[in-house]
Amino acid sequence: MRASRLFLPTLRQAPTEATLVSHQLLLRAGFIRTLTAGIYSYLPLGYRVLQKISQIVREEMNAMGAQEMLMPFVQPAELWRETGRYEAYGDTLAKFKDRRGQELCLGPTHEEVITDIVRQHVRSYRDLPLILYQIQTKFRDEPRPRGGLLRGREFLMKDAYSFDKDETGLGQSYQAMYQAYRRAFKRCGLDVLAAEAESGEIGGSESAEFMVLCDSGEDAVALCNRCGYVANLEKAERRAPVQNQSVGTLRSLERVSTPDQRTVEEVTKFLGVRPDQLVKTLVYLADGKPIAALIRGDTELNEQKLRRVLSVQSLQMADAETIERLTGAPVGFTGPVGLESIKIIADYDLLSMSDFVTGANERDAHYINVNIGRDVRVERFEDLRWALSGDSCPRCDGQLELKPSIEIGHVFNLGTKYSQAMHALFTDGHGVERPIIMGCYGIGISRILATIAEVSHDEKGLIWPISVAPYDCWIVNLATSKDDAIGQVAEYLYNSLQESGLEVVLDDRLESAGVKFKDADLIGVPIQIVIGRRLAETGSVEVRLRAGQGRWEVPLAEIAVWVQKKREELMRR
RNA sequence: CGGAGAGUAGCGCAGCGGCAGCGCGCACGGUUUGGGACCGUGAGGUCGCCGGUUCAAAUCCGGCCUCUCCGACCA
Repeated sequence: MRASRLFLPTLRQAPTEATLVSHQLLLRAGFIRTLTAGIYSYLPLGYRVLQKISQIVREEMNAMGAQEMLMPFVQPAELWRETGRYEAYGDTLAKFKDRRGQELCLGPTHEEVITDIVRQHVRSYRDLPLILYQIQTKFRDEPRPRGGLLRGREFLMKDAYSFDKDETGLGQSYQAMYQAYRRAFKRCGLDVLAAEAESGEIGGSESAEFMVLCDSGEDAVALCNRCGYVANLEKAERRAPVQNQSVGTLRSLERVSTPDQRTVEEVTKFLGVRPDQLVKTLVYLADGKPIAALIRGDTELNEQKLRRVLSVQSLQMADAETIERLTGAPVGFTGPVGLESIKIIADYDLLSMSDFVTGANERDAHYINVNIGRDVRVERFEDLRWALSGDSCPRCDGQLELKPSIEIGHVFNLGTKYSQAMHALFTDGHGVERPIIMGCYGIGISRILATIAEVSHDEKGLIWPISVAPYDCWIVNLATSKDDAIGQVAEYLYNSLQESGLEVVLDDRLESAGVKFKDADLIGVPIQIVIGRRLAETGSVEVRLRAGQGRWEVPLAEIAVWVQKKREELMRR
């Protein structure tokens, strides 16, 4: 492709709306354009990258036996009502009606559609296992799209679904997919961590999120500094502490007046203590039964953890009325002292706390110098709060560190949630009808594009790994005219590189040298060839790698072979 | 949805009751060509939209729309 004909609207200054580097650079380099919030067009360069990423993912999916198909973007509400998600998905599901009044929605994911297809045609265990996938646009009307392509409302995703007759089969499908993901991300040039994750509503099974460490990431992973433990923030566990018995002299329990002081901030400020000297008492209804959870004042309770610890289906915070009825005091003054009627579970942190502050179960009053055992009867100590940097690793004696990251893929077991709701049944070898066991596997294709831009750039612009780069090679032709000697060499070089199978751009624009260099660096094609006055001086052209490692003077006669070899080398990294 | 900010030329911005501006980009002519060159000429506007106040509104007032940031949310 000639740069003079390429649709390449580069920008010297990024639009103010873009705050993330990836967003700014993709806009500036002419890869994408904004249509409206969270919705983008891919211009020729951006689309080439998208296709490269798609192709890598496609090859890895096909290699592990998954079959590609394409499902509709528009789906009937009817199907979503079968699983109850038409309402459960909330406003994130974009709904509309057609001219006849039929209710439709834009697909945010495709479990319902795929399950509908499979239930119609899969009847026997002989038809299983089956893995189907598609690469398709999704739409989720997020309450607040942000970060450019990193979190759009419309995005390109690879979603795969596995169908198995038993848990063993599911485990095999899951493992095969897990390995395929590792290979695909590596080929895209990304360093990826597989983080343990919550497995959704149907518990007991595995789930992993594939994360790229990145400061601008919206998610976070907990990493152990000793062993290989990696978990997403929601899942990250802590090791049970050794109980701290050697507590010194305890001060005596005292009730203090705290008029109108309800929040941790208000109470600690009023009493002149730190938030970590206060214990929050949170009252929940677990499958309808009240329970009190105790956590340190400066930490947050993780409801998933509490739910797992209690082994309950539903968990919700008790409303103000219930709290008042159970504790005898309004919200803000709840405490564990004398709370005999409710089961009390405490976070591990409480084991090492003494003489702390709690509510007094009485309006406008708190206790100080509260102590476990003497004043509070705790049934169990558990890991209840969100992990923090410095927490102990659950697998070894190392420490966890929280790091921001971007989720680019997720593999998890669906179990029989959809097959049961939608009657996707098969007959097993004993003639018994069973729901098909499903798995679901997603990769954010457009998010990978943005992630690579986010983690692979410098002050000059983008730096593409050659496996996903829009082109292999960018020729910076400094000739002023096509007709002079240098211009003719550039034409010759352009043709011979193309003939050897390389994807190459010749910058033949009548721009100054500075503009051509700046654009080449901004766009970030990995191999740059400069044809200028040195050609006349030495008979060779200059080759550079955009990533910065190395510069070579290569004789004209050897250049095509040389670039081929360099491309192979870069591809292997 | 709560809080904050913004909307003026393709991009970045100034102007804040009285002629619609600047830098970059764009077009044309000329001089340039190893890191966003220079000179000259020119084109380009529903000042987000609707209404109000005023002799006069980009500017003041009201409503709406859109975008961004922080938070809530994110199978």
